[in-house]
Amino acid sequence: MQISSRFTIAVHVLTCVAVLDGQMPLNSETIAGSVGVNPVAVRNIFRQLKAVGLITVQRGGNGGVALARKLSDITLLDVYRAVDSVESGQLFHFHENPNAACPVGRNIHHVMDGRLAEIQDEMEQKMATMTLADVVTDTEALIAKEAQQAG
Amino acid sequence: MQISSRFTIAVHVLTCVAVLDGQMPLNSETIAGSVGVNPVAVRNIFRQLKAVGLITVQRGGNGGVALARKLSDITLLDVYRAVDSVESGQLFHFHENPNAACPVGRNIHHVMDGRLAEIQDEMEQKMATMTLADVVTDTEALIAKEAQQAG
DNA sequence: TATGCATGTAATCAAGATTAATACATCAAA
DNA sequence: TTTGATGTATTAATCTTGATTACATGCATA
Repeated sequence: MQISSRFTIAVHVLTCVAVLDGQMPLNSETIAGSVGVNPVAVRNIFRQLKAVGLITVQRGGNGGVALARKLSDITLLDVYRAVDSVESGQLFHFHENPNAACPVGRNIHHVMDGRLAEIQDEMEQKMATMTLADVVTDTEALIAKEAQQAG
Repeated sequence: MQISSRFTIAVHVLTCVAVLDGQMPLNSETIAGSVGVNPVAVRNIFRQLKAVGLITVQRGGNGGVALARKLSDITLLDVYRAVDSVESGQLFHFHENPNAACPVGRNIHHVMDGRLAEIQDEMEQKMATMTLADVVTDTEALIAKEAQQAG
C-alpha cells in the first residue's frame, strides 16, 4: 500500500491557493477542478488544514480559502501530518496476531518497533526540510517558462 | 494508508527461520502459527523471498525453508523490496487526474516528483543500514533474558 | 514405485478503506 | 432576504487485503 493521495492533493490545494490568488475565486469547486477530484474531497481537506492552522476558510457568498502562515513556514511534514496521510501516524502496518506462545512471536514486536520508528523518523525529518515556498517557487518558474516558450 | 504488513510478516518469517532452526520444522504451517496468519500467506511470501534469492524452499516430505544468504547480508531494504511493500515501488500515491488546463495542475506533478523521490530514498537508505543479523541478535537476547528470569 | 507430506498457485469470499456523489443544514455578505 | 459557499452525513461503487478452500506439483522415503 501507499501513502494516501490526500497528501499530494493537499499540497496541490495549497499551491493553488498561493499561485492562483487573485486570478480566480479560491473555493472548493474551482480548486477541485484543478486537482481533478470531487469538491467534497477538497472541503474535507480544507477542514483538516484549518484544524492545524495552515489556512483560514470563510463561508458564505464570496467565501473561500486563504493561507494562515507564510509559505516558508509550512513544511511538507506539516501538510503530511495535517491530512492523516497514514493511519494513526504509523507508517508501517505491523501484523496484528503474532503468537505469544512462540519465542519469536512474543518478541518480534518489541525488537522491530524501535527500528520502524527510526526509519519513519528519518523520512519525516526529510519532509520537514522542504517548504511550500520551495514548491511554489518551482511551480511559478515552470509557469513563467511556459509563457516564455509560447512567445 | 500504511505500508503493507507483508513487510513485517516477512521479517518475522526470516527471523523464525534463523532463530528456530533445528527446534521445529520450518514449514509454512509452523511459521504461520508463529506469525498468526494463514499458511498460504506465508507460502506467498516464501515465493517472493525466493525470487530475489533470500531463501531456498524445498518441496515434498520434510520440505521447508532455509536462508540463502548470511543474516548480515540481508538488509531490511532487501526484504521490503522483495515483498512489494508498496505499489510499483512508489511510496507516495499521487492523485491521478490533475487538470492540464490549470497552470498548477499541469506542473505540480513535475515539481513534486523529485521531492517525493528524495524523501523515499532517504527512508530506503535508512532501511539499508539495518540487517537481519541485528534483528536476530536482539531477538535472541530477549529470549535469553526470558529464560534467565524464569530461573 | 507407490505413498505421504509440503510447496505452488488459482479462485472465491468477506472485510475494510477510498472516493465519488447526493443532499441538505449552516453561515456570511450584499 | 436572497445568494453562494462551506460543513457534514450518508450512500454507493471501486479497490485492496487477507482468509480460506481446493487441488496440482514435486520430493523423500518406505
